[in-house]
Amino acid sequence: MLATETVENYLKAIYLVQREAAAGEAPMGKIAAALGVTAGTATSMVKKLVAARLARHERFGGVRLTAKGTRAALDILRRHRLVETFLVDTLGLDWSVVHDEAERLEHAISPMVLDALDRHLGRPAFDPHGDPIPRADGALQESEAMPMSELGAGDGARLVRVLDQRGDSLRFLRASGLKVGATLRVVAIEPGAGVMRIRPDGGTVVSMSTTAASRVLVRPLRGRS
Amino acid sequence: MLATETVENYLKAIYLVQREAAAGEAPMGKIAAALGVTAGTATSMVKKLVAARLARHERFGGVRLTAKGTRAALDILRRHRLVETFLVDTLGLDWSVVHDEAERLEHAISPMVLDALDRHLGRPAFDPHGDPIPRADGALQESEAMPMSELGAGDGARLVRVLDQRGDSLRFLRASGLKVGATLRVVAIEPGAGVMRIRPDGGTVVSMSTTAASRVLVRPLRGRS
DNA sequence: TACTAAAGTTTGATTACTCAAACTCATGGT
DNA sequence: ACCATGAGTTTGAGTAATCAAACTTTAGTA
Ligand SMILES: [Mn+2]
Ligand SMILES: [Mn+2]
Ligand SMILES: [Mn+2]
Ligand SMILES: [Mn+2]
Repeated sequence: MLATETVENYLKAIYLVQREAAAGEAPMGKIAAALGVTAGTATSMVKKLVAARLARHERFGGVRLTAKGTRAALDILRRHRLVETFLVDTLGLDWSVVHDEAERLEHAISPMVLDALDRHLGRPAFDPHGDPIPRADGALQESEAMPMSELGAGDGARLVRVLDQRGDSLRFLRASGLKVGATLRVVAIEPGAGVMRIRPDGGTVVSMSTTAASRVLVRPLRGRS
Repeated sequence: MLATETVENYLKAIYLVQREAAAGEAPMGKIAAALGVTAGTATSMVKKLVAARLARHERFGGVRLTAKGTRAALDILRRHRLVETFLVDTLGLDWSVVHDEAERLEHAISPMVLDALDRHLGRPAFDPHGDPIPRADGALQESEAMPMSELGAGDGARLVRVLDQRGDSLRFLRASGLKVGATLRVVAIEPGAGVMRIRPDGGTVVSMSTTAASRVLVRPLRGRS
């Protein structure tokens, strides 16, 4: 742990914002919002990251992690996702609560504990939300998937990942039978209302906004209905 | 977590020093030493604990936890010892390394995770070192035991607890076959050299200083050799 | 092109924790 | 009774992280 807990949180936040952003650069405001701090605070912390060669940044521009910063971010992400997997698989907690728990635990896991955890869990490749777990060497393979919102009426698909970490979203999905690995079918789409109707295999039809559906990633099934 | 991580560390340290001390009061210097800070730092932190009604203290006197402070300390101790138990029983780490790991993890464990951990471990009463684990309601029952240094030559006993958390002490004990639950016999005592010779059941004789032996707690066996 | 709104930065202050060093108190040995 | 020594306290300063509010820049819009 060369970095302080705060620095670790900044690195992870910048990494994730950067992945999302078009230009591959993280806007300062997004970083601040992700961390729940003011823009001024984020600006001064980023200066420290730049001084530590973890990020690059020029005045009024975006923030970009260096190779060193990216490596550190992936290491934190690995700890976060392995902890989430442990909390669900070993301790039996619900997938809607583990994100916040992991947000604190990720900073207290030493390399030794991390490796023991990884072995205990059988070296998993994905966390409970379908997020890929970076390997110890920093390798990260994103799974091939498309937003559920891009499916057409009648299409079948397998749910492979949920990007939204908000507890109520995850509780809604679980209650609907929409968990990672489940297969489902699009019953109908109402573009005017911005709503799609989904039927999970062996469940009842549920309505979701296309916005919410765009944060659920699926892999289409070859079989047509 | 009403308290900060630092405050949690102070509460636990004061609790343990207080248990050790004769007068039931923790001297400021011992607290500082236990936490690795200067006496001045400890003095000012104790002022904060007093302001928060977690401890009582008068100038140049000892420190004593209030009921509220004791309750908080026991809660932290519970987290610490359950985490140690998890690291040994579930992850298979050696008992000589888990103390330091738990020192950090104890602050990141929420009540929900703690309870899930407790259930997963089968609600253990003792940690890997034989230290009693406080119950969720704060109840703590010390086990009946005496220092191994008080045994006489020829006495048999069962090892029930190791007070010393130092890594090399624990590694020595494990390498000698002296683990919690093991039975042993005192082969000889050399008061002049301050050394006792111990034979663990099914092991070979080892020599230990009486000082080291006084930190190993045992329960005598009724059978004589 | 000129102006304004949004985004980002700077400044000055605050809280939490820490140390070094100067200082004060308690006490036990002569 | 004295007072040296060790234990404890206070003071002044520094680091890390944060906010509010004043300020600057950028990038549209008009
Ligand atoms: Mn975090
Ligand atoms: Mn996740
Ligand atoms: Mn601790
Ligand atoms: Mn222990």
